[in-house]
Amino acid sequence: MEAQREGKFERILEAAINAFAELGYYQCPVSKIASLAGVAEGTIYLYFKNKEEVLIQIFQERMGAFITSMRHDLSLCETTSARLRVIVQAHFSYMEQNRSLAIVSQLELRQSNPRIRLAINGPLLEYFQLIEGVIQQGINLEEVPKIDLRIARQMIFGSLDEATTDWVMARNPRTLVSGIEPMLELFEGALRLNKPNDIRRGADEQKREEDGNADS
Amino acid sequence: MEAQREGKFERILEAAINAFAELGYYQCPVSKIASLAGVAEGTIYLYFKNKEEVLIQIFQERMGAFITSMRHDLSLCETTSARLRVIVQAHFSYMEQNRSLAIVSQLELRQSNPRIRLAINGPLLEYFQLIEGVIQQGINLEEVPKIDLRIARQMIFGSLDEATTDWVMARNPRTLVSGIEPMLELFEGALRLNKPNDIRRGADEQKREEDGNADS
Amino acid sequence: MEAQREGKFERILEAAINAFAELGYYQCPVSKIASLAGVAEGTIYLYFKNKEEVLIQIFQERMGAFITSMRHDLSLCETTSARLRVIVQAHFSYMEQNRSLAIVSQLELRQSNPRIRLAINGPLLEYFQLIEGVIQQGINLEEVPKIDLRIARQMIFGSLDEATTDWVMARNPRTLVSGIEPMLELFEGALRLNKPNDIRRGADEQKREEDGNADS
Amino acid sequence: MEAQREGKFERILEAAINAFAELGYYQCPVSKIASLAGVAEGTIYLYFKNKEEVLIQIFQERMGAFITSMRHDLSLCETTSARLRVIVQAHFSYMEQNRSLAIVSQLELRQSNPRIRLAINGPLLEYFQLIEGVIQQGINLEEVPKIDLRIARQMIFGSLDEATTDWVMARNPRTLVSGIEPMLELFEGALRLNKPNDIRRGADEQKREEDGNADS
DNA sequence: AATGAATGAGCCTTCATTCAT
DNA sequence: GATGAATGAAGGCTCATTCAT
Repeated sequence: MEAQREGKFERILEAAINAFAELGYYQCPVSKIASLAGVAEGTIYLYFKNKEEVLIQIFQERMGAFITSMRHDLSLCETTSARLRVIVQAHFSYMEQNRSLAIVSQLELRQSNPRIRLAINGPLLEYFQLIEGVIQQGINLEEVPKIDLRIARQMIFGSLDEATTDWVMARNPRTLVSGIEPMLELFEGALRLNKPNDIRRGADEQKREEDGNADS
Repeated sequence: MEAQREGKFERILEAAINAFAELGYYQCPVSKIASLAGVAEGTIYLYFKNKEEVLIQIFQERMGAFITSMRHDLSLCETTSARLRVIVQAHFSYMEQNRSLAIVSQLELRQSNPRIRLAINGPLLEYFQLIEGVIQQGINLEEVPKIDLRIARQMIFGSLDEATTDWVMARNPRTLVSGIEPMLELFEGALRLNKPNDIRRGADEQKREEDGNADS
Repeated sequence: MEAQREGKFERILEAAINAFAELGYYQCPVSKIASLAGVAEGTIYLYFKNKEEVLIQIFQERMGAFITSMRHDLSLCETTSARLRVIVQAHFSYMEQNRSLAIVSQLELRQSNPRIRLAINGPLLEYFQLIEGVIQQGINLEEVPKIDLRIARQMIFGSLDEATTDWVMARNPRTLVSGIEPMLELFEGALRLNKPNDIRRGADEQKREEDGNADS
Repeated sequence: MEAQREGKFERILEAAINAFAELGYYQCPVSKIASLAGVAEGTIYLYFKNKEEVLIQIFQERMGAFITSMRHDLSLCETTSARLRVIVQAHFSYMEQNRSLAIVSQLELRQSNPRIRLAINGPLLEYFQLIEGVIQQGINLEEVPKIDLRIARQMIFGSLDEATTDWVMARNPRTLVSGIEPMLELFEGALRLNKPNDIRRGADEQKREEDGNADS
């Protein structure tokens, strides 16, 4: 019974993600979520206080899990370069595998509605701190010059976010993950991350670099 | 009389920007726009087909002008570095001076409503092409290595966009323009823009470079 | 146009009185009021803040007028007996001529809903004070012994109210006004109004007095 | 088991009285009754056909017992005066000791909902007959002049009812029972019950009094 | 052109009632 | 008998849009 409850909560959440992605939060009637989830309209209100709460839960449930998983992956890295790779790869892979969620995240969650904003800011701030932590670590390790953490974070998150939006908007998009390498190149340039390797680099430098990054 | 027509159109547009920024597009009744503009509700429908059209016009009118002006500024530049500076500076200055418009752009325009998306894509694409053009030019001039234009543009636009969103969301934000220099640093690094100077540079090149950028 | 507005307000009020009387406040959908008034559902919300407000306005508009009129009639009386007659006669006549309003007043206005109660208490208190004023005057004129004002008012209002409720509930009711004289007898007895005069009275005094009041 | 059934029925009834008194019948969800009674929502439907039935049962159970008890007390009285005292005292004491029930009786039972009205009328009519019986007895015993039974009953019940409503509505009410004596005074006056005067009364006194009432 | 009263479709939410466990 | 999750009908209210003036 508990399992069934859990299952219904998840089904409604999943249905809402797809419904919001298709119609947009404000244009999506609760009845649409209900029919997608295969439950009665009133049932939704047994699991969520109101429609707004459904949107908030989407973000907290899914983004929370995403960030937790990313934090774990980051803890296994030893260089800033590897950490950046984790971020880019995780971001793109996750969004690509959760297209509807990506749509909702990119578009619908940018609401000026204060209550929604507030609820979203939690997980988002965590993500921001994760990114800023990686940069700060890079600075501490002297892999990265002293730069403005906030601006650097804005660049990294903004770039990933924009790439995702582009992909979401495009009718026949290239895969998101195909952008991982070029995006990493840009980030490493922006953070002046190449220098340490320059000295050692020979003709095959680029190849080795990619090998090294491949298993991250 | 034509001027008056023009005036009323403008007044409604301005009112709508502020109203949408304050309440959000879907939560903003047409009556709110009307009262802010000092016209009757029905009058709005003399100048705009419907509410959706008002939102679309906001983007086309204001972003159009913004892009036209930026294109002109870009034509006066001779180096990629200078062009990047124009983009960052124009973007941040414009948004900072048009906070309500920035809010609408950052938040409200990110709707999945297909008709709205389509109408917005026009001006946005133009902006994208502008940015990609600058990068392409850099590549042509051999100031920038061959990189994926789309990804680079996503980085540049995404970074600017995210910085703006941050600023819009913040209660007591730093000025946007204070981010111009650090953001340019990042972009130049990402695009490997330092190289052209290398030949002329001595040992302390990097220091001077940073000094030079600092007071701009 | 103003007149039309006024007219529509009245039409909705009248429709609501009948609709509430027929179905009861809580069982009466706003759509029922609308159709009775011959307006669209939304129109009601141009004239009333919400459904509750319609009920409140019924009481304030109609009871207010009723009390004002009664106060005027009372000012023309010179004896307590005459004043009691005005009260009973006005109450019964008014209710009889406004059956639906009477139903709403007797039944629907007895709501424990605090907001409604509060709004109703205004006019009701005024009515109570009117009655208590009449009794107090009788005491001052030594027509009535010193008695508890509140209890006496409860008796008078309660009796009138209950008679009205009875009439409202009955399928084939006697006329309300047929109860005027016997009710007055009871009130006069309760307030010991006959005795003091007996001594001073001439033979035909009582007859004349009643003749005088009869056509009021 | 029968006792348990009985117990649960009573618990639900008691819970409903308090719930209805607090929230009002229509604003009170069945779930509120259930939680107050400490049973599941569905359980209520094992003991009552529906929500309406709960309200009806409240009146029939409680008012039935009240009337039965009053009838017994009345049978012990020998004078009309004593009987009136029983009525007033029983009514006020009972309501005072059952405040929630009083609230429900005064306010919530005055619904125009026809089914509810019908069911309530049973016990109420019994009460009315009790009162009218007392008056008739008084007339038979020549303690009371010939008066309209219905009107007299309306006065007595209406007065008690209104006093109770007043008490229920008041924030810091005087006790109800403090009104017993003054109310009795009024009733005795209304019914010309003044024993003390019997001795002094002349032969024609009663006749004149009735003449006065005759034309009503 | 300008108005703003009127419209009515549509949506969120509640809650009495049912029924599988 | 008892439960309480699930249902879905129903209703108050909003608001984009129209149109008579």
